[in-house]
Amino acid sequence: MEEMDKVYNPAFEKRIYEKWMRGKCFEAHVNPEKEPFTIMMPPPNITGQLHMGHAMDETMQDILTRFKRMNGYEALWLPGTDHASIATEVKIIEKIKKEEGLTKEEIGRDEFLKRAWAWKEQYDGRIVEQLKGLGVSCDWSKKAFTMDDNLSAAVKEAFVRYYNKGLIYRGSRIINWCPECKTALSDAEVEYEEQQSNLWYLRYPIVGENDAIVVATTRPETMLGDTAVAVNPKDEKMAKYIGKIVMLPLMNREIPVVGDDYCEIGFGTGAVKITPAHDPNDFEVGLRHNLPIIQVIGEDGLMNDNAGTYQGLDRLTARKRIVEDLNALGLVEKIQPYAHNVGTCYRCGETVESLVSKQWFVKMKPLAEPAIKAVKSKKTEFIPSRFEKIYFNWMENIKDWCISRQLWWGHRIPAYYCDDCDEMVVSKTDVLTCPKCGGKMRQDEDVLDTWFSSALWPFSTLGYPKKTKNLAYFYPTSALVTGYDIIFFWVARMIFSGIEFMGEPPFSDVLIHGLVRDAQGRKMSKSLGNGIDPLEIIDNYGADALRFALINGVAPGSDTRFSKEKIESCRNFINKLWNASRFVIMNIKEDDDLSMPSRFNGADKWILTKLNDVIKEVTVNLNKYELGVAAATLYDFTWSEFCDWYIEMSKNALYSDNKKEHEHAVAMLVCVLTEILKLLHPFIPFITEEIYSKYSNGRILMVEDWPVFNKKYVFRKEEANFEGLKDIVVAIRNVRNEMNVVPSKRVSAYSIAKDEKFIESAVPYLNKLAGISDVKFVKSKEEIKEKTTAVVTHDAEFLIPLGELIDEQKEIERIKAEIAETEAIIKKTEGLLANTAFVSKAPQKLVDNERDKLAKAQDKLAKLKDKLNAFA
RNA sequence: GGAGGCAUGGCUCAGUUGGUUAGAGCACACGGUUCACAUCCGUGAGGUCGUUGGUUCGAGUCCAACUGUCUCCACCA
Repeated sequence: MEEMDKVYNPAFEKRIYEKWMRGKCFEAHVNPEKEPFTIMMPPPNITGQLHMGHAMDETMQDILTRFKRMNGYEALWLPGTDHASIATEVKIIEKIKKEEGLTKEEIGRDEFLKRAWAWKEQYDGRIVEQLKGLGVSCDWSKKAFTMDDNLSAAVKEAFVRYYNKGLIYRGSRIINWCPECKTALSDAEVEYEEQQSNLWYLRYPIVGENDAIVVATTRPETMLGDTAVAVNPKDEKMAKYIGKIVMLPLMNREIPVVGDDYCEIGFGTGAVKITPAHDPNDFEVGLRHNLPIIQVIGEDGLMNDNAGTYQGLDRLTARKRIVEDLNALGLVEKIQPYAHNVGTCYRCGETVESLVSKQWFVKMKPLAEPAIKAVKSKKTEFIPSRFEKIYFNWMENIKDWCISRQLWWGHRIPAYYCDDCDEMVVSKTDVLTCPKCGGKMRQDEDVLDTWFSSALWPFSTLGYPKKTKNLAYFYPTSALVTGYDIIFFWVARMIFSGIEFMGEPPFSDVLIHGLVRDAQGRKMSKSLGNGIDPLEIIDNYGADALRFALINGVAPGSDTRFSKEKIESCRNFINKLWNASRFVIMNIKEDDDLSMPSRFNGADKWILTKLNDVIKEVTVNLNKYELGVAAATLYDFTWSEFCDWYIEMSKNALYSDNKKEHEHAVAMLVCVLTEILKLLHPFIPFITEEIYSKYSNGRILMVEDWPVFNKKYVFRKEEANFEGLKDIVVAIRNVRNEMNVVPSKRVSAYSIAKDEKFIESAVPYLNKLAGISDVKFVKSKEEIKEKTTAVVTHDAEFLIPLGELIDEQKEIERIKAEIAETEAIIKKTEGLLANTAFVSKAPQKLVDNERDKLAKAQDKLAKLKDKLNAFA
């Protein structure tokens, strides 16, 4: 057999990945014989590199894909990347500025796009390499990019279909505008942060009266664009002002006082200034009262030519100047410190401006309805289910989706305008001449929101709008795995898009996971500098250790912390597996028959029973998406049962000169190990594949069949016997430790046992595991002359001579403590059984258990008391 | 303002439909040079499961309120 290093070293990971690639193990094909299992990888942005969140996300998908593949599904995990319109454009602009000292306008659209595609080539490739390092088993032959030709065709198809159904429209609406990125943003792209500011109370004089209305505002600079003041008509104190005219200070413009419910009674002064051009709520009020819209802040964030003498000032300077000027006029009533939330751009952080602009929108209500129904009817299920509430909350309160962006990197809007007449055509193909007047047509300058294309991901990647075989076979997909942070951006939009264009929701299960935080529980972020680079972890500990650390013991949907301690303990587990395997493999002799034996000894029956239970538990939990439980189960079984007990129990036979005995032991070890490797493979694919290659004669583990629970290998009686044996061994070790008996010293013991035959068969194990060299059976304690210490179980009593090493006092205390413990159990159990309600209402099995427990405890107590008396 | 999560030994977390003495990893104490592994082996100490009340024969688990904490949504000037 091949030599294995004494310490686990993940250097083989690259080699294993290449082996899988060479074997085309990841590729999935239309196969009517098999049921498909499909996962679409959430496409990473080409802006950067893989972070811990990706590592967790990809690991979970890989586990599911490998598990299903081994279970006989045609498993497709389709990878890809996202052009990430605004995020990438921001980065490219930065790069051009730094390297060439130019703005994007200076180099022009065509040159800019050339640089963008060069960026894509570089970063896309880098991400693919990083994904491979994680061990992802996705089908690279189907890799997609949101701006590939066929995915772009899907975008055009979707746009035109929406438009023709009246679900896309172009209109002037108030939108979120980023003055830094100089583009519109959807509501989802605005992040709010609390800022300390002031509430300014401004006096607006009433025309023809010696009175004024006081309004409160957080944004004095927008007053230049006020076109009304609103009061609540139900407000007894304020209603009298409705219909009056106030003089807008500084601008000397007369504006009306209107009555509108929007103005809340009791808040502020009871009157609110209305700036339809720069506030979404004011915009609505403006529509209701037919107010003019006066834009005073331009798309560059500067005051525009409607702002009079303030033109050209930035927003904050204008604010300062306006307050000063109003103050000079005696029109500032008071200034009150005030904390409020300010919208910022999710990409650049700049304060977002609300302004009125002509943009493209998707009408959401008709799309949201069936999307809500799909989840309500469980056609699509969220795991954990509580995330459904978040989804419903958003879907039910949804507003129209602003999809146009004033950017260059992305899918250009397929709308064409005539230079000569006002004709507009929306078309999948380029339109050069106007169908109406024959004039020259020019395409809309804007691109689509990046999420418009990712919303189509589950089917655009399979060939849509073409009716491909892949699409028919693999759609709808099985599961979507992603973080809760993009439920709105992406998951919700995929659901309504899938229903709209494919007629059914894009996936049946949405597995939501949490965030990976740092060791102190903080979100990993660039500004804090607390991010942990998964690539560095892979270099130092291996991808398997990283994967296990991100999954083991993590409950679905909850955040997890990543720490050095965690990754080390996982690496140690992998090292344990490595060494256990190494031990088994180095004991294989040239001509050993490694096939599964047909007859089993007690220890074999015990481990096979345990193994079958583990197979069942792991399979059930993986099917329930309880990856953390499944991983923990395997960790425990591998280390605490297989390594700690079964391997140790096998050693005598393994080293035996008797060929048959040795061969039996080694074959059993190999068979159990192989099952363990298969079960662990989805979690830690590299090391399991590497170990398997040492003895599998060229077979590849990742395409082997998943282990199945088989009751042929379940032996409950032997299982119970060996669990009892383990208890005895632990108890003996305990006594030896407490009595300070040198552990390596072999001692012979006496035993008074109910089942002498079983104890007799257990002697070799007691020898190996507890240092008991031999056991003499006696009928009563009187036969023993030496001083002994006792291990008492209900089936047997072991009396271990301790010679001069015994500390009598300590032994008495130990027995007393054990008596107290046993008495407590008896008391509690007796109380329970005396409760007639319990006995009559609890399941019979439970009551029997309690009775059995009581009998055993009483039996044990008698022996302990006996033993104590012997010291008296 | 609305919604949701979390609260379990020193730390980080498991705990499936309510049912033996509530588990693990790390840290800690003690003991180990047995030919797989010190990235190890053995043993141990450490928890009134946030508080109060309720449902139940039985509650860490279900219900209610409260306290603390985190997150999401909305954004009222």
